[in-house]
Amino acid sequence: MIDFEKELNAEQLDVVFHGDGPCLVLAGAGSGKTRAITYRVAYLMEKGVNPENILLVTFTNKAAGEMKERVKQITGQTSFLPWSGTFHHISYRILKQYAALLGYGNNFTVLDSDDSESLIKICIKEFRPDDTKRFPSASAVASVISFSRNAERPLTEVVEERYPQWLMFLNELHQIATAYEKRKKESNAMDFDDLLINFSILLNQPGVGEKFSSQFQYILVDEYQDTNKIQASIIRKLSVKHKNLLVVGDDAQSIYSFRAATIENILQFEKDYPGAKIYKIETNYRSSEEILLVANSVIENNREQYKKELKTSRRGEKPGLYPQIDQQSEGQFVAEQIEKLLKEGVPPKEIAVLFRAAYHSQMLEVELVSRGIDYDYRGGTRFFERSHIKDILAYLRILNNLSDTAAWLRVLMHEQGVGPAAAQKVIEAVRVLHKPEEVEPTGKGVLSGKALAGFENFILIWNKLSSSVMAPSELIDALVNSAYKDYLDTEFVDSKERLQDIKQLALFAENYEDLSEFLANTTLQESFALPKPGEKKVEKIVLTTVHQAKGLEWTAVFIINLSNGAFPSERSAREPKGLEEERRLFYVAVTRAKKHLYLTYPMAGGAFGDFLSGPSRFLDEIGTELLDDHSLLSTDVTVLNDDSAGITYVPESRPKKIRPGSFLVDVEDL
DNA sequence: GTTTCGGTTCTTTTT
DNA sequence: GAACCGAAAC
Repeated sequence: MIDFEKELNAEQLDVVFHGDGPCLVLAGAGSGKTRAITYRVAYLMEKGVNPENILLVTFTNKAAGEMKERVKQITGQTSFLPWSGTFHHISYRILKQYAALLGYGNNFTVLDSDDSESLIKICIKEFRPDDTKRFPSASAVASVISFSRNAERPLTEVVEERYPQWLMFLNELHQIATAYEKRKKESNAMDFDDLLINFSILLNQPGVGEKFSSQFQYILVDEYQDTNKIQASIIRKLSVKHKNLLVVGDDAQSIYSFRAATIENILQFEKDYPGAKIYKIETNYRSSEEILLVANSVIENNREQYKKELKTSRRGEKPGLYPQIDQQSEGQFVAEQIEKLLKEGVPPKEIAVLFRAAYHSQMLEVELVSRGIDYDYRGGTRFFERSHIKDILAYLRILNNLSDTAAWLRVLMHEQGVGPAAAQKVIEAVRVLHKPEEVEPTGKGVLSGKALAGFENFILIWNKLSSSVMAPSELIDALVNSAYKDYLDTEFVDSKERLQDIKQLALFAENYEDLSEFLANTTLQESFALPKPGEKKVEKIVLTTVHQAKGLEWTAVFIINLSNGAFPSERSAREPKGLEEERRLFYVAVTRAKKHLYLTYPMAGGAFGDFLSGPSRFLDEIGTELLDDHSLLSTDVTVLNDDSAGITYVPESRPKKIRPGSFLVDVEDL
């Protein structure tokens, strides 16, 4: 028997013991919402609900894994939750079973954003007007199309609102969007958005919707503030029968509006689910009061927000504000402080450095490496997105799905003598094929000269891979021993590391028999952590983007590069409601800290240029009495800006709320 | 018509 | 570092 009363507070207990019917849980940062959800699941299982009948939707697969682990510990049972994961993951699993109903083969490819862009690029070539110089880039076009689909709003509307500068290309954008849909379908491929949309469509099919809404007696959704319209409608369809839906969210932590997430889903919950019960869990178990005061004082500047104040009984030290001369000295400072914390006995895994964008960490990384401090990096190019990993996967993808245009393009362009034109010819000829042995004659038929020679090189590898049936890991091994290894050796100085990565991939692949499932999981798995062979799992400090820090906590947190243009990001701040989202992002960052919080920014030197952008406006929003301000300590320093500007800046004892550097550029002026 | 190469530019956030 | 562009080379 689980002693719930002992493990949970009154607010959490109400949620765990909630009877049947829909409910919305508003949970502040650090309030133990994960705890509440996991105990709720444990409670349901103790009550005799079959785990098969519980659907647990989380924001990342990692979160799902952690929750499963905790439920296991609490219940002491070995039975796991078969239906837990991200929306995309669950959608994939079910779509694979029913692919034929929607006109797909069940070996369909899941395209990641890179793949989507390469298909869109082809479509842009087809439809962009010849006489225009500046047409939106493939990634930009991809994001408009994606946003419109996720928000369930017409393309025209999205362009008008978010990208008015492209209104002149509206016709072309429509044509490109249509062509892109067609290409995906012909490639037997779905992008991330298709997974959601097709799942939603699938649930309209009488038999299917019925089956799953019957099966899922209890549905729990975490991070509900970051769901979009389609995700909400999927949940609505799945919960229609039993209506035992529990969603958990915090409107103050909504940071994915660029992916069309909308807090409307939270605001309208009572309307969508009449009779829904609302619970609030507000007691913070994570941070000291001093840290929460900083978080509260910034977030209260947002207009679109429920008024709410996080409360705690913990006392600690004031967060410190540490302006540094430039990015290099910022890196040095942070590294020094980390060394100090480590010396004081803070475990490495309890220390994290947070930043707005992946590339902001470069200077710090240099510094950490030179001091021999090991770190775990989260952000930027993920493992499965590294170019050599994608190369290897592309061969496997073709084997799995001969019409996978994006994979063909990648593989063919690697060969000497084959450029975009020749690749296109092969792709057109090959995509109607069904047997691997037809590839060679068909491809040769459309090529000549150098392109043909290049294609023959590809065929050498191809025949090796397709001659016998191999497991995913064997296929990867075969590739490592092929010409690809030579390619790595000649092209890259770090070919050894790249080869190591590929061996890692092979190791990961050993968990899979089914090729298409393996491939889908490489796309849907946002991260995976295998200790390197022979390497013991060491605890390391963490470097991460704020987005990836969501849901996590550390004893000591550094937020770096807090200058205008960097955080808030200049681009975001220009978007409608962008600044408010940046503020929520800052709020998320601050509330990750349990005891120690360090806020730093470089006074000079932006990411690329050498301008003084000034401290983040969010720093000015913090009451001066709330921070341990170290600005004055550096007044003896003279900062020389770049020569062309000819500005010499001498910090003086600063007036209230204005910090060194803040006189120059404001985000709104950029 | 195609491919390759060298120089330049620009980096948000993620399933 | 990788994506883009223009010009040279095939």
